Amino acid sequence: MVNGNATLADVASLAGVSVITVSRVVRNLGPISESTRQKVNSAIAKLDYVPNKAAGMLASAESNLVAVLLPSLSNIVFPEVMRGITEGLRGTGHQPLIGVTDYDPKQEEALLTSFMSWRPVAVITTGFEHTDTTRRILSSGRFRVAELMDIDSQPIDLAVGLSHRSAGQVTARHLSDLGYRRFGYVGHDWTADRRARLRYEGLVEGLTERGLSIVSETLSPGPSSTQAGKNALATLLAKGAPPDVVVFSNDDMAVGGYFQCLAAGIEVKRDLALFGFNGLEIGQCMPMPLSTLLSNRFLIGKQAVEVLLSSSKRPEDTQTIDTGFEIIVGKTA
Amino acid sequence: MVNGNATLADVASLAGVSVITVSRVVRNLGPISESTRQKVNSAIAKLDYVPNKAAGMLASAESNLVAVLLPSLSNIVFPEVMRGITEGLRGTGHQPLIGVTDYDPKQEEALLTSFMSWRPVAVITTGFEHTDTTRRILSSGRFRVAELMDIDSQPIDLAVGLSHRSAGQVTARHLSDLGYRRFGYVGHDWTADRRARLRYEGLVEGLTERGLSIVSETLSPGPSSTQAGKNALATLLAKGAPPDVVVFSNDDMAVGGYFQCLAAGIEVKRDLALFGFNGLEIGQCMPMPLSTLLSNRFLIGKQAVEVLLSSSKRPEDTQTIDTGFEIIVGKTA
DNA sequence: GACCCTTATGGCAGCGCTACCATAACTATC
DNA sequence: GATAGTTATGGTAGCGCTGCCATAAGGGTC
Repeated sequence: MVNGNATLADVASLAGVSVITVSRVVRNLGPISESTRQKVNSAIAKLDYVPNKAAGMLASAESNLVAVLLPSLSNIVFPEVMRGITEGLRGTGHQPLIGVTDYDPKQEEALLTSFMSWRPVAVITTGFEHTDTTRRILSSGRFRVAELMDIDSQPIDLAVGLSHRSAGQVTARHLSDLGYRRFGYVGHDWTADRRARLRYEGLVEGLTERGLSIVSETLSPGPSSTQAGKNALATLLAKGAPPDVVVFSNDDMAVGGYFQCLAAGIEVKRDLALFGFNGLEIGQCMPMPLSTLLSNRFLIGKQAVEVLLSSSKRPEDTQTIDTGFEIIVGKTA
Repeated sequence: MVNGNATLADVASLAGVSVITVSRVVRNLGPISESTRQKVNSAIAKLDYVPNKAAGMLASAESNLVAVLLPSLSNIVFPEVMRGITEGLRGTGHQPLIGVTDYDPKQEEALLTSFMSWRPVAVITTGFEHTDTTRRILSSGRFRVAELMDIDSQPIDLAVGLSHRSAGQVTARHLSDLGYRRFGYVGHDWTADRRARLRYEGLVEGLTERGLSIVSETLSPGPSSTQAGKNALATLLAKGAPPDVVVFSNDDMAVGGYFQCLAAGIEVKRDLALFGFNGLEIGQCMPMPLSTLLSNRFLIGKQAVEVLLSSSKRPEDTQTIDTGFEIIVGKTA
């Protein structure tokens, strides 16, 4: 029955063995005879014994916690990364401790500081933009650190993601190969989302290589969303200097752009081509599948966990894992 | 400097006070003179002291953890609930401990069992479908329990959500008031998503009231998705017995249905009306905003936390909070 | 000056568990 | 039959913190 709170000692005295033997049975450690194992297990069942992690953690000085700092839950990309993290953690006995930073380095610092009290074995965070304090804590070397999504800078310990600069360049080359010449850009707030800016910079570099440039652009304040993409494309088109292709900061924005074209009677691709980033499901379900770049969000989370848990000590050298990206040709460009 | 691991005792000896005084400064408890507070704080800073939650939890026998069991992270609805939970937790000093059940009661039981080792002050879970063991643990009374999303059954402690049966009925009445007579239904796997089934049952009841019924339906196996909605609508329409309106199990599915109509040249509303459930952003951005029912996911999470934390003891009586729903008229029905 | 109240501080036990070291009963080896 | 290696078990000392109870100093009151 579920009573107060049985302890190891209670189980031990009921089973007629010592506490340490019970502890060994619970943790499946060392040699235990079949008969004592059974006595102990039946005592555990009878008392509804539940181990106390706080006590175990204090005594062994090691936790099974992995701190995860995500910028947002509103953007489906991060829940997908989280799915990968959860999948990587499955069966390892580790628990994620999740915090949402709202893209704010100060908030990240506050969460990290509070997470430190849990003595996590690893910290997973996003991007390379941290406060000095955050950086100092992450550099302490007492736990593994992964910085996800982006591999365009030098990580503290491990980076897993893709080169957003290179993604921008590839986008430029791909679209210029398809014959597009007048490029528009529709984006969202860069101050919070550095990776969107890196893709933009890569795009400009790639265009410059081909002697091309962006003829018109609109930046929507605030986070990316379908609505923001829809409105921002309308704004862009109202400006004049019509482009023949618009690159969006991501698929959410691009789907909004597609809706705007439908609503305004613009024939997509013939009149105006659209290109996104991420390869979300929604874009691929549209009557014209969105032309975009696939990022591997799930894989990023999963790989990060696998590497972090492979060794509890930080290696001498930092490591960067490129999960890559892939052009989805689609039908909108 | 970030050194090994300073303890309260280290701080105390550097500051020239007792450990308990340092503990009080850290926890901001009891009367402390300004001068000792400063001495202690500077010692904390010098040693980079970080409290050890495991030790604190063990000594005080109380945690600041809230266990959260979500069915999925792929469906944006649950990250939105999670946002509400996070928001409700902000500033309370509580930490969420998140687990993903994949809609599987066995998985829920396994996660809950492991979470019990952390002695959470509250457990937040989804729906009323639990294994016997889960139910027994949740009924122990040692912590608060919230069952989210659904209020169509008797909760263990607290239920926060909406009546899905009633949502289905309201949908039926609304659409019949609009003049629709031939109802189609497109849904996803019911065994995992009991709430979708409740809405369906409510829909049928509401139609029966008006002497109407469902003339054609398609259930897609597996979870809901835009792609599934698109395919399932195509299947439904290929069957013959064409409906004049199709009710979808949720907005994801309905957006897929909308895309199918666009692709197949079906004029939405004139030829075929569409109705969803949830009121997701994406549906409202479409050239024709989706006609649907708004559920308040964020609010469900936030309210649940607020009630749970208002009292650490479970009240005598169970409580049910109806966060309601609202018809979004839209343009697709 | 005996009394009480307030403000500030400390001593000590113990939360439930695990690490470390021991011990005891066997079997195997020469 | 003495030594060594297995297998199975136990004793004890903490891990770092907080709860409880005490204590001491200062000031006001009669």
